[in-house]
Amino acid sequence: MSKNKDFLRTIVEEDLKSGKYKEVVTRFPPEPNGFPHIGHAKSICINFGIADDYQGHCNLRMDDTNPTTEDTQYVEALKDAVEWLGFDWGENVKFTSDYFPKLYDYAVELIKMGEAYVDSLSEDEIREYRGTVTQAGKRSKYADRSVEENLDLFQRMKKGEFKDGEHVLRAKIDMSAANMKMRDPLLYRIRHAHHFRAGDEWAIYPMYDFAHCLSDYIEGVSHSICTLEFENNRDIYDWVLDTLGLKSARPHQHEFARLGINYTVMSKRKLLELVNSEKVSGWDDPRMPTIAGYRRRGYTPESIINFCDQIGVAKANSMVDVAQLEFCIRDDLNTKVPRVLAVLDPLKVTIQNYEGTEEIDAPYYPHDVPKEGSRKIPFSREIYIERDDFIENPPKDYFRLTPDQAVRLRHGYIITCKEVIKDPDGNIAEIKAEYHPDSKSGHDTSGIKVKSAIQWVSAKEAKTVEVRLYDRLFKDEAPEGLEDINPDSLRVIKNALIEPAVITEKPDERFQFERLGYFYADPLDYTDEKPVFNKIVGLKDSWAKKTKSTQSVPKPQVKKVQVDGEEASMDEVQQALFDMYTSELKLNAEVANILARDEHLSSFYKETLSLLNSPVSLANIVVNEVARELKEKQVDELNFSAAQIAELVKMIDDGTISSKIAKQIFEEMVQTGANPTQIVEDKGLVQISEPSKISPIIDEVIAKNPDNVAKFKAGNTKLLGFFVGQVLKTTGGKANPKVVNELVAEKLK
RNA sequence: UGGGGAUUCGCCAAGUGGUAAGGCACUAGCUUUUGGUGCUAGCAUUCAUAGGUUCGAAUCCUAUAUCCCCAUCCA
Repeated sequence: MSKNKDFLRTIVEEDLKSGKYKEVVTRFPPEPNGFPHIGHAKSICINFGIADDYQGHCNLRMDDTNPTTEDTQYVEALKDAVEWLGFDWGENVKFTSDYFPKLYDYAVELIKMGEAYVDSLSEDEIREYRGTVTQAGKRSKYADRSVEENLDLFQRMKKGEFKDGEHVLRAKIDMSAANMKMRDPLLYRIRHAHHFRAGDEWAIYPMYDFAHCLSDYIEGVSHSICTLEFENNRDIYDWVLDTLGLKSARPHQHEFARLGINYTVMSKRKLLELVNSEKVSGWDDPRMPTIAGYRRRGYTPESIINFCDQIGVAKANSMVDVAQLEFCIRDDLNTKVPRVLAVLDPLKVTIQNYEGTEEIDAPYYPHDVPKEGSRKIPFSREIYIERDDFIENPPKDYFRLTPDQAVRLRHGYIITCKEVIKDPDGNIAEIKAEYHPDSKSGHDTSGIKVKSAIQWVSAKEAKTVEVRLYDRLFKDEAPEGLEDINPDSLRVIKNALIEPAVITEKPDERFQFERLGYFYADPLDYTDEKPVFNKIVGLKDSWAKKTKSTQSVPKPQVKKVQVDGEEASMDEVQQALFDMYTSELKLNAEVANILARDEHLSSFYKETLSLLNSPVSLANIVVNEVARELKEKQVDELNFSAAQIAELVKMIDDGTISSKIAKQIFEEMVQTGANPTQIVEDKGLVQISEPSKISPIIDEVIAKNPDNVAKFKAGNTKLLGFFVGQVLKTTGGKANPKVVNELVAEKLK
């Protein structure tokens, strides 16, 4: 974990190292208005995972500030999910509603500071006054109310003297802010509604932007991690805490990309729609991407956590392939779960030369799973095999039973087809077969070679079970809504057959039905009289893939076309400057272009030019290095002067330093404002150009990396850069790169 | 359209001036009494595009393109 950590952990580590926080405190802050889904699992893994990794703590906090949508059934679901995933939130679950009194006090404080006011505009007016993304808004006439009036009004709002919507409390920030969120955001609204925890005590409820940052602060949260859509809210987050003067180790917000998985939907609204429209059986329908759904389906917490680890954390919107999740559950179950024989679509086989019965001893686990355990499988004259496992006219590469091809009954004997019995419609009704007595698994002396072993059950002893075959809920890779539902997402097989030990011995609740997939005894509907198994996931099936791929047409991969826009044209002054740069000073067009278009840059350049007559070198450093600093700062805020830049360039020009060192010195100048010559002197950064000094270092590097020398000699010329880099590194960047390049190339010839 | 983010293989994702990690998917071969598993090998001369700086650029500079978020009294 020390290597390749995600950007959040990098931030946490830096903050810990710098002493910004003594301890890491995170929180998982869901709103209890829906069941948690696998996207929440990602957030849970991040927040609790980071806390675990750095010996900190993670709170589970219900963000229950909207009484009209929230409910206690959802807080139970949330707790279940976190617990099931194996995380510990400590003593108590936290609730934002517990902080309502404190939050109220903070609001009063803000009013007293003149930073918040009671607005009495209607909802529509507020929207109108807010302006648009391109137009500034205008402030409400109520914004001028006195502190006393605001205090009085706010207190009466709290007491319930006004109707819903009559007044709101707003922060007084900036109605023309480019960030729409900062246009006097609402802090409190009146809601005469029953809160599932706070009851009827409050007539006003805080808004997310006010409650969240303060709740984090109250709980001593250090890193407030949320999803990308809250990036714009960060300004309010900081404003509230800063304005209230909440300084000591106050929390900071960091955003990551939420999880998207193809062939599924993740928004609470769409999930609720699925439940309400009864397209699924409930929040825990095994096809749902809810944690309850995966759990009911048979997924393990380990597999979900592993999935969250594998997909990583970053800031780019992404859509993870559902195959990645399926891999995780297969991978987990492979080493854990007993293998048993089941037949979903039975075809009767009568073994004509077999009399009586016997019990075959068979291990539950294959040779590559180091677990103990076995059961007896009854064998008799009448058995069932999978309908798929016999074909009269097989395609090439078909390994199973055919009129001419024998097959092994898994753990049992090899059988040969003797006769195919058909019903009046021409469907295969039964196979008459013969077994080879000397071919029993483990004691095979028959010498018969078969290409595969198939699952089977004994007709008399097999148990009938219900099997629910689940497939992806949506047929579309990026489903919009209910219209994209996969009509075959659930297939119920009422009369599947299974070997008796599964039912009588119950060795586990999850199984691999050999050659079919992983299955889970449904935790709700399973009874001894009527066992029910859910399909968790199929096995990888390269045969099915092969047969399918011959039919499906490869979809054309459309390469995206790059559209190139045009650069805005220059005005007259810029054009004149550009011409002067290119013709008189011999700057290249690109550099001249950048300089001419930027007034600050060109004037800075002019100043340096008056001190040193080296137009090209100066232009390069101004355009490529100084420009970066000037992006965020004004000229007078800069730590360095034009004269110092001229000084720096002079040293490059006369060969005192290399341009690599120049960049290093420039960084130093940006930080400390020190003089370049002084830096060179202090750190002894004078360039080393004598081959006699460089040569031994190269020899050393070459001696240390025999592998790479061989690779280079084999034709990997990219490695030249590697050697040059190594030499430069050992000299602290001081070696003249040109000389090093030549020398290395020569030595490696 | 203003502001804020993002862009590295089919899908995720490391990398922050010196050899383009890893996982999934895919393709071969070996192993196998599961067409499973395991093992081995192959999968980016190139990092959205075009220029520039540099001995050397995914990384620094400039411009352009594309996608996502923001105008709920939701969170």
